[in-house]
Amino acid sequence: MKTKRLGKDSSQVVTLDMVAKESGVSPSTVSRILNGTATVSEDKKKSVDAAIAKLGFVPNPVARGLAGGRTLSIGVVTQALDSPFYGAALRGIEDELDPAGYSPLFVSAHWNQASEVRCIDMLRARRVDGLIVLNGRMSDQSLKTIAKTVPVVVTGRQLKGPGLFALNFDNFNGGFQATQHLIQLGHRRIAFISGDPEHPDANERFKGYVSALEAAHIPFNPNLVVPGEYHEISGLLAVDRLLASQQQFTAIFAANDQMAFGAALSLHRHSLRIPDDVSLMGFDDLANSLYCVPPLSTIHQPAYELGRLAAASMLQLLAEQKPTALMPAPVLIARESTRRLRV
Amino acid sequence: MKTKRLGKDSSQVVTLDMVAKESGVSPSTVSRILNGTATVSEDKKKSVDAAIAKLGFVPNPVARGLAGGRTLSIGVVTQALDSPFYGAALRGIEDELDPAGYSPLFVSAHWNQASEVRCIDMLRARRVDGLIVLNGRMSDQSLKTIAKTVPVVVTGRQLKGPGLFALNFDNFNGGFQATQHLIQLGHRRIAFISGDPEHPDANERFKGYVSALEAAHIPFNPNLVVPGEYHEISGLLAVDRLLASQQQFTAIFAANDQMAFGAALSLHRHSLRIPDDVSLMGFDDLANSLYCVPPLSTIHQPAYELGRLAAASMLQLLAEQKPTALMPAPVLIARESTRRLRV
DNA sequence: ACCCTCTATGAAAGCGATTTCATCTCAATT
DNA sequence: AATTGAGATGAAATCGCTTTCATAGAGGGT
Repeated sequence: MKTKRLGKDSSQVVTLDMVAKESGVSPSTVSRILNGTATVSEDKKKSVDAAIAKLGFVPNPVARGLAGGRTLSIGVVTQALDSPFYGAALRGIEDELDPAGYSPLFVSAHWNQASEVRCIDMLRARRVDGLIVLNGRMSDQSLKTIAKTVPVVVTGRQLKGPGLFALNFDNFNGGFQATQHLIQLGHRRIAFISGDPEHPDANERFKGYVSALEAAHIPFNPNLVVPGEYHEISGLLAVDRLLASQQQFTAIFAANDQMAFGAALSLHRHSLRIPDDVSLMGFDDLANSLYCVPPLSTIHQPAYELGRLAAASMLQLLAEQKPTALMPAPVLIARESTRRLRV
Repeated sequence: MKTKRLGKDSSQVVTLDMVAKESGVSPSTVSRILNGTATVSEDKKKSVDAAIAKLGFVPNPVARGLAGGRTLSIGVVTQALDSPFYGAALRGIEDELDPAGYSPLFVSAHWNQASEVRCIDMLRARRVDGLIVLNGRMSDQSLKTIAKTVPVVVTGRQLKGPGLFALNFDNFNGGFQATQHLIQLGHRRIAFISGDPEHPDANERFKGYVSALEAAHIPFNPNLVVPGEYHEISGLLAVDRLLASQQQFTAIFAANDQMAFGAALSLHRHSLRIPDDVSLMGFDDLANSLYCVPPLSTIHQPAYELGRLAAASMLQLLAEQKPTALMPAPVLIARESTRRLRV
């Protein structure tokens, strides 16, 4: 085990004290200039700036974190780092945080409540300045409690409280629009592949589906609803089951794009063409949805925007401002997987 | 701006000193027990452990980082957080690092050299204990220099040096296998959609393609090679161009899956069926490739494994061991987008 | 018994900033 | 002219932990 303190390279590391010496002022003054915490005379500022430039000084965030209590890092709890949906959101967060000098600390909780708690504990132990929770499984109450000690932005639910801001996407409306789209194309036997019932958003989408049927006076047929789990394979299996059940249908609405992909494959395997034999509708508008065959009609969910908005709101929270961001409304994207029902 | 030092909640925060008091030993001893840096008598250890449990003490990584020079965080430079390929790799890194108590710090460089340098500077400023660079654009020399101050694991190139370990995937062989597969199916007019020539891996795949043709005594036809940029749209445009050029071909090998998806869409738009009219081969084996229509034949690149191996090697480097990990060889995955050429 | 080498332990000095507190200066008020 | 107050600055404490350094016992050999 090598000694740390000698540091063959630590000779290179410039500290605030060295800057202070170089410019002939006290460390306090350098710190004040760095942080703008107090007014400093113009000439001192100039000489300090010069020293900083000359020595190439970069403040040590670790020391800053310890002394100032601010680490300039934001914990981001996601459910799956490699999900296409979250990927876009994370990019949005990164893009927004970076110019502000904050770094995101991503962890994935794998849709698991216990693991989510562990992640959050870890992030708090690392003294993150804020917490962004993407579609967590935690109770509202726990979040509120956490928000007492560190600002929290959460997506996928409605929630208010001090130091807490929620961004919610109107999944109900999205589900409604998707179904309505199919209805307007003349479909009446519309199957629904539901998402994991533990996701509130999956339920909302389902409610939107039911509500749109009602609005069109189409009787709801529970046999046309098959459970899925938001993954491709579950979409595939759902359609297999649906076909095996001999239920008649002319369109499928999958509660997310990933399941729609699986559904498409199952239809393909059964020699059913999209959209000629069956119209297929997804939800999310993943990057791929544009490039599958045929391109998928879906509800656009602005994942990247969501990330940016969440991060921007966090920045506002940190600046003690009241975030005002609002999620964009769901937008229907009609591509080629849906078509008018042949008469 | 609120004061940090009072901390309405800091009353809750348990420090090492409190543990020391509670168990009647000195802070040094607690630290030694925590880190296993020295032998401590059994009974003291016991009473300290009890105190830790009782108070619910969690060491502050920020303070640790400052005092010990170890932050227990690993900087990971990726090119695009939301790329399906990198997503899987990041998950692998996270899964491997987590049990060891290390946290990854992900940043994306967007395939841009300047931004990559910025990212690395930022990570080093944050005093990461190690650096994993996924397919960077930096010069080998810069990496070697960086490796002098902090251990580095890099993927996508061959490189050796103190504190430096490289994991390289055999892209040449992958390209060779892919092409060979098509040749074995009877194809002789095989188009190639190349990747960004700035990616060394794209070039290797191309070389593999050329080499496989040679091995089968099929003359290389430059008109069958169209440039792409690793994105879906570039694959689509490439096929558009290929078709417009009137070149005859019965199979396409795209240098990555994303371009293959675009290619598939273009073929679909031109009413060409896969694999009946054209066989299509990708590279990477993204999660989606299994669920596109038809499922894509491709070369499996173990992104998740890559992440795990990179992280494991980093851990070894940190433990002053010599990493020995080796990338698995490319494996051909024959699905339904390729078939024997009809005679 | 005596001296010497280990081993376990505590006291104290950092790590590199921030922040409080105390000064000092200088202009404004009465 | 004397008092007060505001603004600029430095000294020193602090953040929570690690590590060096010094010391007190505990064995071990002769």
